[in-house]
Amino acid sequence: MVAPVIPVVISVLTKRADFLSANAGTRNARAGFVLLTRPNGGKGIRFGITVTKKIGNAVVRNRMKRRFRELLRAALPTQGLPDHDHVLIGRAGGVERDFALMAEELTKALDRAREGKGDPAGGRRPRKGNRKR
RNA sequence: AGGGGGCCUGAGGCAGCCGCGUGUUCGCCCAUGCAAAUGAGCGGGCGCGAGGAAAGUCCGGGCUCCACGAAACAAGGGUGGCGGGUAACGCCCGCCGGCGCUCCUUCGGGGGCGCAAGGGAAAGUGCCACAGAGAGCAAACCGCCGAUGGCUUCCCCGAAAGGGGCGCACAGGCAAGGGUGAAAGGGUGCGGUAAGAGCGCACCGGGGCGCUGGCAACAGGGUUCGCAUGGCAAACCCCACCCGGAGCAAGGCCGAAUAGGGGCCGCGCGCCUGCCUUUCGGGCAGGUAGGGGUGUUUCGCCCUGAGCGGCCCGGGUUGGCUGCUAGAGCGCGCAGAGCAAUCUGCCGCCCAGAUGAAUGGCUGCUACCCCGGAGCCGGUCCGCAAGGAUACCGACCGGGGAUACAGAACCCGGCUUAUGAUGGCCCCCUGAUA
Repeated sequence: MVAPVIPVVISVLTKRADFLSANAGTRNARAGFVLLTRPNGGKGIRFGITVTKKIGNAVVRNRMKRRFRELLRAALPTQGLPDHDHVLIGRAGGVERDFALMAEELTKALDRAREGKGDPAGGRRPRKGNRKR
C-alpha cells in the first residue's frame, strides 16, 4: 500500500459522462460562474470546467478556463469537498471580473455546498421567453 | 508645417513569488524480475513553449488509405494575353495590349499614377429590358431638302400657247442636326450637293497581304481596300491546357468488462401427443425424462428442457498508444546571378507538440499618449556681470488614459478577411521660403 505524502490528490475530469452526472449535483450560482458539486464515491477531489461558445470566441473561453483553474488550484486543497466532483460553468459576467472578488465568491459557494445547500430545489424555473412576442 | 492616401516594419520589454505542458538529466520510491532491465509515480536542475494572421477553409502540394494494367476517349469540374519564378497553383515578378485620372505637348504624341476573370462573336444558337420612329439582312418621330416630277387664287413677259419668278410640301430625296438609349452601321475638317451621304480628298481609326524588330504577347513601317457586316461568351457553346476519390475523426497498434458470431474438443441430443411438409427425413407447439439453482438428503419450489462446459479465432462499441513533428525548415548572416519574383554556394541555428486541450494569478519598474506642476538641471530668452525669466523643447515630479484582431490541433506554399499604438519610406493637396 502506498503511503501518499500529500493526502489531497486533485485530478481533472476528462469524460463527458462525468460532466453530465455532475449536472444532477448541488448547484450554486454566482455572478461569474455556477458551481456544481456532487459526491463521486471515493475518487478524491476532482474538478472540471465548462465554458460554452455563448461566452465568446476561443481566446475569451481559454482565458476564462485558465483563470478558473487558478481559482480552483488555490481553493480546492484547503476548501474543497473531499471525494466530490467540482464543476465550474462559466457565465458571461465572469469574463473580466476581478480575480480577488471571484475568489471570495468561490469560497462562499464552497461553504454553502459543504452545508449541502444549493440554489432553490429543482433548479429549473419555468422557462421564460418562449412566448410569442 | 497641416490634411489625406499607399506600402513595409511591428505585435511591448525586464524582474520577483506561486503555478502549467513538454524534452532531457539526477535523486527517491513502487510494481514485475534471480539479475540485467522495463514500466508507473513524486521531487530537483537545465532547455523549449502560439500567430501574422494560428482565423475563413477559398486554391496548390507533401503524407496516408481506397480504387485502378498502360494510354486514350467520354462525363464532370477548373484555368484563360506573353515570358519568367516555383514542388505546384487560380499565387508571385516582369512585360504587352486595353480603360480611367492627371500633367506636358511642336496636337502627331509623350510622361506619371491607378484599375481590370485580358482566348474565340464572318462555326452555330440565344438575348439586348426600359426608353425610343427604329436594336440587327437597320429605321425615319421632329427635322433638312424638295434639284426631279406635281400643284398654284399671286407677280412678271407674252395677243395666245407657253415661259420665268415667288410659293406649296403632294410624290419623292436625305440622314447632317435634335431627341431616346449602355449601344443608333467609324471620327474630325474641307470640298461637294437641292439637302445630304466615304460621294470625293487630307489626317486619325479599321480590315486584308507582305516586310522589319522581338523568345513571345505585340510593336513599327509599307501596300491595298472607302470600309454595314454592333454588344453580351460572368447565357449556351467552340478552342487550348490541367484534374482519380477521400481525408490525421487519414492510417497503424494494444488491451478487453458485457452482449452476440464462427471453429475445435468432451458429455448430451431420449420418450409421448398434436399439427405442417412431396420422400429418406425435417420443422413447430405442449408434456415428460434429463440438466441447473435453492437445500445436508428425501419431498417441495423455481429456471431450463436441447443443449452444457472448456479452448481458440476474427469483427463492433468505449478507452489508450502511435501517426506527431528536423522541415519544399529558420537567419535585418555573408557572397554571387537576376530589373524583379526568386535561385545558387558557404556559415550559423533547432524554433510548441497539447488532446475537457499546456502561457495563468498577484506585484513592481519601464515603454506610448494626454493634462498639470516646479524653476533644482540642460537648451532658450533678458542682462556687461552677479543674477533673473519659464512662452517653447528635453530631462524631472504628480495625476489620468490607451494597450487591437485574435489561440497551434498532421505539416508546408499562397489567397482572402480582421487589426490599437509605435517607427520607416513614398505619393497627392494646401501653406511657407529659414
